[in-house]
Amino acid sequence: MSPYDPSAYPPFAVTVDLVVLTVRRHALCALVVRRGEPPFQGRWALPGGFVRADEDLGAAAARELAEETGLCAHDPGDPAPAPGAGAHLEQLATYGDPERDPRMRVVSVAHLALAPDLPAPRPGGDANSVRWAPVEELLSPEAGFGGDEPPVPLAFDHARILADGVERARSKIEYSSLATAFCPPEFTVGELRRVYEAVWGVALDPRNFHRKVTGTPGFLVPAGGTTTRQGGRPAQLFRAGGATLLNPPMLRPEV
Amino acid sequence: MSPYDPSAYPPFAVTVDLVVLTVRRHALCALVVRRGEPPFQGRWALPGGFVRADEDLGAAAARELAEETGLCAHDPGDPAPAPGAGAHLEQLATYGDPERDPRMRVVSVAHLALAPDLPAPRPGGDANSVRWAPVEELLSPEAGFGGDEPPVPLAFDHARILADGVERARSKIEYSSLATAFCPPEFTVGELRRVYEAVWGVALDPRNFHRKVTGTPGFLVPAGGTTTRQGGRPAQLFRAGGATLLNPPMLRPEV
DNA sequence: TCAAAAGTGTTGCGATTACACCCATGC
DNA sequence: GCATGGGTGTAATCGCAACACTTTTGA
Repeated sequence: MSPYDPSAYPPFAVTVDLVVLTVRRHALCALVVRRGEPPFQGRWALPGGFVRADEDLGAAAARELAEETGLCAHDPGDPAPAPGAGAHLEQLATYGDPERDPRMRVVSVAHLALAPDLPAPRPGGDANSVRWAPVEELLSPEAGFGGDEPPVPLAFDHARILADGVERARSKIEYSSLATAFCPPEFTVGELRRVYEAVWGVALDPRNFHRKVTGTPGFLVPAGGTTTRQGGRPAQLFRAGGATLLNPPMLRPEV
Repeated sequence: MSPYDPSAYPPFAVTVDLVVLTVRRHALCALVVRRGEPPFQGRWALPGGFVRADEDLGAAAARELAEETGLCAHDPGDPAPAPGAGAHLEQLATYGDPERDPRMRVVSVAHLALAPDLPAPRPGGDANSVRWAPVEELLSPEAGFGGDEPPVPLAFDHARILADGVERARSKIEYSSLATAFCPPEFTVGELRRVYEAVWGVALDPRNFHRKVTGTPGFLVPAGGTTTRQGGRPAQLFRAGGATLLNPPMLRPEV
């Protein structure tokens, strides 16, 4: 095969799709957008778009994330993260079934983003076409899709991609400090615990959880103040420490 | 953007590259091929090739693996694995830096394959252009590259891909039964231990290792016989059990 | 007989669990 | 006062590291 002959290899379209997760009202939620055109017109789908001609895959994902949420992606390998509200962003997996898009051959490089609960709606998107939906409803449509939404599955193979992203997040918070990516810059131990409980769908012992996270060097650093925004006794505020790997890991209770 | 207009999105070439690992002579080794044409002519590279127009990504990786090694890939999700010598095959990550191939825009979906030590050289490849090389030499060229090889780095970004694949293998044998993919169909506990020692580059206590693996339900099932091929007292032969996840995991000693 | 590899028993230690219990605030 | 969530103390238990020790072969 001549390496310079474009006809010697088949051309592909390459896209990035985003699994953007957050924790809202004690539930793990994903960002979905309503499709305005065929195929799957009117159905919900993961945000995404084409990779540009001279754009790296991670840069394309960060650009799509900023367009949809206004978040600045924080690449874990980047020594100087962008200013402003940050989100964790990492490559998830690549999906290239020849039949996955009926229009043409599309290979999609899915990325996983973890974001804190955003108080304001996303800028640059109108409320009818983008929303946070609990992943449980997105992955089990028969469970109901909120009040006013019909229980239809996600477009394309996005249910599979979302399931893979959720599974990645569930396992990764076990052995890394990634759960702090779901929290605001300053947070309490209780708020961090509620993140674990929402992502795993289990209840954790608050006392043992507190000892575990405060006793792991580099996981949390005191921010200095306290807050009563959760009610009860004032809780210390913490910031995420420098450690990325948790050793020993946080143990996920048996099913 | 009109979804049907080919000029609306840039065309990419999509390839699969393979990180094929095995354990030979107590060292973790990777399969590399010598490039016969520019760019990087004469340099070693990971095996790989273009994805065909109607081929799934995993199928392309399995095809390339069979072409290079004669191994039948065993997709972990496949309920009826192909007959013959099997190898574990899974997607690793996707590399799409615009500058990674000087000829054109190439997105490469790297896959990781784990194979037992193959007694015969690979069929369909001549010995001068394909070889097993210790990953330590491939990733640290100054350490020497065997007797007759100059210490040159791998072509393209393949050193990075190889490092990612090695890291995936090292962490995955911690919490899964994947180490058995490096062993022949029937193997002893000592042989399995030497796999862990080679992949991690550490020494493990034979007594505690034995208790650990034989005490984990579903990890190993007795094959019935014994062997003295490692010398010393005859050792029981085992086959890989059905379990894929190890809980609690095998603990990797501190560096 | 000796070296080498396979196994078993035992002890101490560190981490996790499942609690009892106290603390500080808003209402 | 009382409910609510925050935080500390403690004892039972589990799993692992670090050995001593026995078994079974080949040379």
